[in-house]
Amino acid sequence: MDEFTRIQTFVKVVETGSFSAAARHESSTSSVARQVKSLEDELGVRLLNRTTRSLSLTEPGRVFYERACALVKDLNNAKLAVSSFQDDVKGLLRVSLRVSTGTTIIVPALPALLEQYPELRIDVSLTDERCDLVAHNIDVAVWIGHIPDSNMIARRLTPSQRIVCGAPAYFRRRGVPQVPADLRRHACIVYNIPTHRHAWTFSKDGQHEEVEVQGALRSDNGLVLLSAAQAGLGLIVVHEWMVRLPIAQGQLVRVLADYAVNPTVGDADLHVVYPSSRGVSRKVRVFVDFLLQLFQGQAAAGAAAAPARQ
Amino acid sequence: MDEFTRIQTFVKVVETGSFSAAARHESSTSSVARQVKSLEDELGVRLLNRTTRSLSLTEPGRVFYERACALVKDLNNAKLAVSSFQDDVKGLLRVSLRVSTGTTIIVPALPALLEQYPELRIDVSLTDERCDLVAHNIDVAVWIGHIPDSNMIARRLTPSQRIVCGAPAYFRRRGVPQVPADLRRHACIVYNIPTHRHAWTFSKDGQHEEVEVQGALRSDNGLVLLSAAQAGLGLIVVHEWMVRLPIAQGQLVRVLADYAVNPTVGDADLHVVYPSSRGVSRKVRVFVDFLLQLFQGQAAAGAAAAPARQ
DNA sequence: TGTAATTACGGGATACGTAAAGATG
DNA sequence: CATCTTTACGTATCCCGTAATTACA
Repeated sequence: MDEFTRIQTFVKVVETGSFSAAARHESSTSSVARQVKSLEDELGVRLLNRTTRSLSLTEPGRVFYERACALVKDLNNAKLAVSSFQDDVKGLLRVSLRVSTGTTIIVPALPALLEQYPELRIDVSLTDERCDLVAHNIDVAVWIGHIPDSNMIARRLTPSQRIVCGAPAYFRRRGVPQVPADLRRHACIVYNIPTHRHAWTFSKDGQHEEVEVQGALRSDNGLVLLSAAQAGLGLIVVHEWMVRLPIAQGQLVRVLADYAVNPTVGDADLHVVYPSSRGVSRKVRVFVDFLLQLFQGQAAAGAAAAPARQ
Repeated sequence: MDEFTRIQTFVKVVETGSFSAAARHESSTSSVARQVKSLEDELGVRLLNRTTRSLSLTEPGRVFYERACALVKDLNNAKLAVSSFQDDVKGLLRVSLRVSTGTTIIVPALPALLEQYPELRIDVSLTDERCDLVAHNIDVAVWIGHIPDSNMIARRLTPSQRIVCGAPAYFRRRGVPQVPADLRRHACIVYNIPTHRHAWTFSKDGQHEEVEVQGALRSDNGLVLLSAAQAGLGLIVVHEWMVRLPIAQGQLVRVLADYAVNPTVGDADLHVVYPSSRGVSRKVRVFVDFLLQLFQGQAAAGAAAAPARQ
C-alpha cells in the first residue's frame, strides 16, 4: 500500500491541525481520514486523538511525527542530491516566489523559458513566507532581504534601490514634485504595516530629510500599491526592479530621481536561493541563469527606456 | 504512486545484484523493472546501468542508494519506536530464528502462544546469519554465541552445555561408551567445518582428554546431525537445549554424562535479542517471556524425564 | 543460444471522491 | 446547529503477474 503517501498525509494533518484543512491542500477529507486510519492500523497505535472540534497528537503520535518529518525531509534531500546529476533540462522544477515578484516580473517571462525547453515543467508556488526548501521539496526560491548563512546558495538578482513613482495621468492632474517636501501636498500610497511610520526618508549630498506622507489608500500588499499607482491614485515608494517594465512602457514615471530613498524596512535586495547539496542540476542552473538574465535585461531596458520618456 | 515501495525495491535490487533475484524475494521481475524505471523517471536520472548480464550502480544511483538505505532503516526505526506504545498483543510480530533452534524447539511451541493471543500473527524468518534487526524490520531474534555490546537488549535463554547422545537403538547395537576413549570404536557424526578438527574434548575432575572421532557421516548442518543420531546412525555432540525434547521422549539418550564436553567453537549460549529503542512493546515482551518460559520449562521437563529413562 | 531485462495486455484489487451518517462543542 | 470526522458505495485507476519480445554475452 502507499506507505510514504500516508506518512506525508499524516504530517500534513499535524501541520494543518485538522483533516479537513489537510484535505484542502490536496485530495479529499475521506481520503485523508482513510490514510491516517490505515497508518494507525499498520502501526497498531492511535496517532491522533480526534474529536470533531479538536485534534491532538497522542504520545506515540508525537514520537512518530518527529521521525516522519525527518523522513520526509531526508527523502527530499535524497531526491535533491540525485537531481544534481540530471543533465537534461526536463521534468518538474519547483519554484517558490514572492507573490509580488512572481506575478509582476517572473511568471510573465516564463513562457520564453518553457518554449526554449519544451520538456521542462514548472510548478510555481506563490507565497510571501520563506519556507524550508528541502522540507517542501522546492528547487529554487526568490527571496527578498537578507539571506542568513546556511547550506543554501544565494545569488543577488538586483540591488534594492527604492524609487518614487506615479502614473503620467496623476502628474498631469497634480503636478510633479520637485523636492521631498512637496510630497506633503501629494497623495501617497503607503504600506500599511502596524509598526511602521508613514514617513518616507530621502538622502541627497549626505543630507537626510524625512517627510510624513498621507493619502486615501493604504495596503499591506505590494500589488495593491502598484496597481493603485498605475491607476493614477497617487505616488508610491517601490523597489526599482518591481517597476522596470511599467516605467519602460510609460505606465509609470519616476520622480525625485536625484534623491535616494532610504530604506525603511531594512535591506531588500532580491536573491535567488537554492539548496547546495553537493551539486546543482542543470535544470536549476538554467533557471537561475534565466533569472539573472531577466533582471540584467530589464535593468538595461529600464536604463535605456526610462530617460527617453522622462 | 507507491513512493516507498519503489525505493525499497531499488534497494533490494542493489543488494541482490539483479532484477530477477530481487523479484524472487517478492513479486515478479516485470514489477521490479517497472518500479525501478518509474523511480528513475521521477528522479530524472538513471540509477542502474544494466545489461542482461550485469548490473551496476551509476554515480547518482550510488548516491541515492546510500540515502535510500538510511531511509528504509529510519522508517523501520520510527515504526519500532512507535510500536513500543502498542499495548495490545496483536498484529504482526517478526521473528528471526536460527534454522535449527527454530524448527526443533521454538516453532513447535508457537501454536500455544497463538492460541493464547488470537490476534497475534507471527512471521518467522529462519536464517543462521545475524542480520541487522532494525534494517530488516525484525522485532525479536534468537542468536547463539556471544552478543556484542550494542543498542540491543539480550537475555540469555539457556547456557550452552554440550552433551554426547545417541539413539537407544544404536546403543543396543553398539553398546554404551563408558569413558571418552571408547568413542574411538563408535560411529561419531561430526560437524564438517573446514577449520575444525574432528576431535571431541572432555573434562572430568580437572583433567582434560581429547579423542579423535570418526564416522560415516558428516555435515555442516546441525539438523542433519540430529536426525541422523535419532535414526541411530551414531553419536553426536550437541547443545543440551537442542535435545531436551527427544531425550525426554526417549528418542535420544545421553551418555558420558559425568564428563563435561569442552566447547570447541567458543561460547554458544542461546540469547533472545531485540532492539531497545526506548521502549519495548507488550507484544515483544510477551514473546520474550514465552521464550524464557519455554526454555525453563524444557529444562525442568528434561531434568525430570531424562534420569527416569537412563 | 540462453539468460535476463523490457514491453504488451487483460484481469483484479484498491484507492479515489461523492454523499450520507454520526459526533461534538 | 454547524462543523468536522467517519463510513458506505460505485467507479475508475493503477498495479500486478503472465507471456511475448528484445537485447546482450
